[in-house]
Amino acid sequence: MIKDNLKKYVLLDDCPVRNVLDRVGDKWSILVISILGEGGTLRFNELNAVIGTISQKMLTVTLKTLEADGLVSRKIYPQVPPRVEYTLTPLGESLLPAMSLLVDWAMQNMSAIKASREQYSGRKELV
Amino acid sequence: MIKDNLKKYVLLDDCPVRNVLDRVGDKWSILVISILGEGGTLRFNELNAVIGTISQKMLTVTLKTLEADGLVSRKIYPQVPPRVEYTLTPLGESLLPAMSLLVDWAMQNMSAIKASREQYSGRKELV
DNA sequence: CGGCATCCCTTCCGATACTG
DNA sequence: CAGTATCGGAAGGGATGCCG
Repeated sequence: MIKDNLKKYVLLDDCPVRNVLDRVGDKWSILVISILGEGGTLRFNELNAVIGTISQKMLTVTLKTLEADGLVSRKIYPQVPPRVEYTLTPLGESLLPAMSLLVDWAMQNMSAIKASREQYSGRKELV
Repeated sequence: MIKDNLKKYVLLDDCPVRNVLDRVGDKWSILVISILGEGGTLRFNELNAVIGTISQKMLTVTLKTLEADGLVSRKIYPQVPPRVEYTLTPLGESLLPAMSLLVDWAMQNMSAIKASREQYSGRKELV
């Protein structure tokens, strides 16, 4: 059932599935969306501090992309020094359930996957 | 709720969430898993033909990775010319529901995302 | 038929330095 | 504080050619 729909869309130049999954697949989007999903509204440096290991550049790029996609909204307070707050839009929030399911699956099956990888790499070394 | 768990795992060196999401996020894995999810068992060149636009190299790499992760099983028939069949493992099948949810979300919200992107890029051109 | 090896171009992403 | 700009290494991925 999925296949035909999926193939039809995935192979398009502006494939929606791929477009979305590009966000899911990149290094920081899921983490940012999840943090905003729980934290509500956060400032740039709060996000930076919570994540801890992200570079300023990638946080900027990630947020800009999510904003362009309409998943995150950006509010600027015209102060000096500036204050910028980020929040999930309703569209962004609607993505949370699907993401959670995937994250849960990942955490539940990580040990099986890890074991499989070790077995697989072990196979090679025996040759 | 997600945040702490997610942060704890996502920032590890061998983060399980990222490891799994790397499969979901790469260019072909979702398509291959979905096709096998519907098609049952397929040969290498059948997959190649169904997808149509994938390079042989990437199909090989994708299948090898999925096999290493234990999501896809590979069966070789010792013939000449060789016959190799691919099937989802139970672990691979258990990923289908989460993937479907994400794919459904993508297809339902693609127009909203596209519209948002156009509006966002329009903003810049006006500056 | 079902790969693997190589080349090469593009994109990702971190580090660093600078700005309103 | 919240960015922008630039550089360079690393990874992704297509095209091609060879092989059991």
